[in-house]
Amino acid sequence: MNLIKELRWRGMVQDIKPGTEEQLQKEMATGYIGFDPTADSLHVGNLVPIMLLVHFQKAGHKPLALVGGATGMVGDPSFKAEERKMLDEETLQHNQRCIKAQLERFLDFNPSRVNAAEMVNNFDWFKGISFLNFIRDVGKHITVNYMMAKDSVKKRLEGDSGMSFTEFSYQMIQGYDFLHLYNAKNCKVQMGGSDQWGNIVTGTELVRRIAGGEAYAFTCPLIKKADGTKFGKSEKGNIWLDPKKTSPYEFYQFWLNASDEDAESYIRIFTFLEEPVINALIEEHRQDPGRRTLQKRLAKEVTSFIHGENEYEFAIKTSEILFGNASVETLKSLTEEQLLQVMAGVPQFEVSAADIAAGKDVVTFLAETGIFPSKGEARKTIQSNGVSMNGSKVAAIDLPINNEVLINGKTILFQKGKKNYFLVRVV
RNA sequence: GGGCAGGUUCCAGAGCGGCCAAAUGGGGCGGACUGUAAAUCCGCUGUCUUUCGACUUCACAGGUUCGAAUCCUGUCCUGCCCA
Repeated sequence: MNLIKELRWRGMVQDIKPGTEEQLQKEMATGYIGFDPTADSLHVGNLVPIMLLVHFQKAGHKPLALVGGATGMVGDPSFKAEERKMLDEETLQHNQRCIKAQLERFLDFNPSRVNAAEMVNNFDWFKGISFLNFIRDVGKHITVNYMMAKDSVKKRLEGDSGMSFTEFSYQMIQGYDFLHLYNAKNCKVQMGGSDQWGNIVTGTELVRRIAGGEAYAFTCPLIKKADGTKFGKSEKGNIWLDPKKTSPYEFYQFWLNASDEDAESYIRIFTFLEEPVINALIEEHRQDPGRRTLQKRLAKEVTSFIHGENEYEFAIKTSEILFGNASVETLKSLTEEQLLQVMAGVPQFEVSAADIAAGKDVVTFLAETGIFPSKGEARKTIQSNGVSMNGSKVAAIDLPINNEVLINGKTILFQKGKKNYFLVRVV
């Protein structure tokens, strides 16, 4: 299997160092991608590098996932407008552990495989290097002129917020990772998003100049949405891979809501479906885009891959109930257990039986439960016809919430706009 | 260290003694349309209050004034230029 060829038709190759394809055909290679420990979970934005590693391993190569314990302490300035806030060491360590646990689910780490995946943390080799040694042994080999010529750096130099020395050093730190892995693990390939190209090339330079070796690299284009907005965000913020942060239902919905144009590229990038299958799907979708065959399949594949079949099934069920023509009656027909199971992906709020019995107006109720951040916002949304309770619009801001509105005496289903559901449970 | 320009509500960016909770654009949220799309159009977008209105906000701390985001003093931070 020709990895590069495979990735090319999927639209996953942006920049590539000459010779990379040949090298990958020649023998089993070790390659790596770095992950930033900026949060305690990976999000869909990290899915591309994950897919790259999975493809890499499928093609018979050995993938390394590098968690940037050291680089995370510095912060990558590439194409960012401003320096990001530093995380303390404790948070970083926590994040690293979480990310490691997540990656282990997607790659095969079984040591009996010749090309078993491995996890490395650059903090392990940076912690023993002194600043003086670093600038002497590594810094010597790269000129500032070279570093400043990078687009990623230029942007910041031209901008009006400046760039600290810390950030400027980043590419050296990352470049050194490559050199280290080249020496320690015979790692010859680095992959990443195209915004990493500059940093990656610094690495191959260091390998060439210091180790006298040849290193290879390629990058994947950054995922952009057709409307130009940032990929990986929804109303609620980032779409995380951790089901506790983004429920499988919300995760499923994220993919289902992809635009027609985006779905065509996403299905190639985020699924492992074969080319003919994908072409057929795209063709089918174009015939009747309203049916959203592509989005449905995309959502199915990705949700199952990340969360498993079962969670996917529940996500489907939840979606059908919420967006199908389910009425209060359907909801009432469910037992409490069924309801909770189906609604598992919907944000839930609790309220005491006493509070309900006492009765409150909707506005106060929505603000107190936390569904809305303030009374003012709850009121405004209701007044602009944006809130539904148990499937029908809330018409008045003084609508009383009491025992009478409960479904089966236990729950209330609120809806903000069309897509945002909230389940209130009486406890 | 010196000179200059700045720090405004989520972001960009107006305002430069009262008409300022603060223009405009972007973003966000809601509505109509629709395919749980896209495009378009409409409304909202500091907190509390049904309304009137009250309260907190324009880097920070003081001060002048009946009254300050707007003037003065000091502090901190940023950019540019010079050393």
